[in-house]
Amino acid sequence: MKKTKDKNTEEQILNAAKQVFQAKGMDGARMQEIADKAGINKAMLHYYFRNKQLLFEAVFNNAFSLLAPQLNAVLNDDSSIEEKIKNFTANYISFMVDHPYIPNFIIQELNRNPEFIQKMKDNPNFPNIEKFKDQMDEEIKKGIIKPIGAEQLFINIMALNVFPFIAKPLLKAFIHADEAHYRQLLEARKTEVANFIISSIKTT
Amino acid sequence: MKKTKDKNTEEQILNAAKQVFQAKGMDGARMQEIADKAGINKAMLHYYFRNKQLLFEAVFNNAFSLLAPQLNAVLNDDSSIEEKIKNFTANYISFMVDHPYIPNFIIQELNRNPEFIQKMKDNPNFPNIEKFKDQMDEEIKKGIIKPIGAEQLFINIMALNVFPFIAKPLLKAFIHADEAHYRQLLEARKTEVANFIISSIKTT
DNA sequence: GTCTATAGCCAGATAGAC
DNA sequence: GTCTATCTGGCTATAGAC
Repeated sequence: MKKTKDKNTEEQILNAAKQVFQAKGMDGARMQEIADKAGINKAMLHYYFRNKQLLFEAVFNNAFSLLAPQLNAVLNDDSSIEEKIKNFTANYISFMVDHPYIPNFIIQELNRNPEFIQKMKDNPNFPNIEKFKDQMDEEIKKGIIKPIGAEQLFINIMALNVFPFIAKPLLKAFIHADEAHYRQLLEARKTEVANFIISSIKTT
Repeated sequence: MKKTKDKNTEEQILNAAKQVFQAKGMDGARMQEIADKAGINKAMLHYYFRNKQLLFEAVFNNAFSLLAPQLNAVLNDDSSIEEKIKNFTANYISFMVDHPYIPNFIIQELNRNPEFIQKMKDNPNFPNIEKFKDQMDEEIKKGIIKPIGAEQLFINIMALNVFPFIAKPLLKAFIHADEAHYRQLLEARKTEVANFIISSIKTT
């Protein structure tokens, strides 16, 4: 008899907090703004999440839990390296259109709060690169792809897919692109990035 | 007779402010911490820079003025595209070792304060991509490199070089690398990244 | 130019009624 | 569970002596 609107309010808070924290960061976010967006008052935030830090951590874990499966898709399915790169590139860019702030948010807060690294590793969905490494070794041995370190390739894949979203304002300025033009470039990258990577690593 | 320790103090402040702002961001930075690092008191910060916002802008412009020439090196010298990629990759990674926070700082604050984009464009060193575009068109026409949009290639070059520094904590966690191992990977990238790009775009 | 002291504000957190 | 009112601390910024 006590949890009538309970779950609903909690979700409204988390949703509002997500927006504010991801736009302003931990330090720039204001509890008042979160409360306003959630349609409640500050006291309720503390009632549900005790303090700002814990609310922030809830948002962080939520965000990471959305991102992690995207990465596992590259690392742990059964298709070939080439297929993985194609699928990941297309899917990740679509994912980013829906959740544009997530990677920047995670990277940013990880740079500021090194203690979050452990929290992230404790997440049950934390990606594991081992299978990807083994698969690379195998395909290199078979002569399907050129010799390249699995770690370097993984970094390259992440960089080419994630960076254009994180550095969007900077890149837009450099190439004198307006919003529409930049969107067009990102859309093209759904296939261009995969081709770029595959051209580089595939044996002919 | 009045500017005895003047210049010196101003530089000490800027240097301290650089450290604190780049580590904590505009919102997380504390004037007290900057004063402590500079070996003076808070009142002096206001005496020299009037307020936090103006001090921050001074640091931002300083940072951008260091980064911009690195980019102009890719865009506006006279060597071939291949040479530019090689030189930029090697030089940029060396630059990053000396100034590890700069790109993240710029990208972060640009995401938060869209009005800084104009300030950045007003910087006399602001990179111009036009020459790079023309050169690409020419080399593609000559059959030296495969057809690829200049903008996409520029994004790729930036992504492969910058992202490993910005996302360092995240990538370190994913690939289970300690500090030494990660440094080794970055060192290897001074040549690996250039090879990766060139393999992808060069006609054989 | 440099300091100490303090004004003034604003944000996170809590008390307590309903 | 939800609200209003308030406490408390910390931060930017300024006043004013030296």
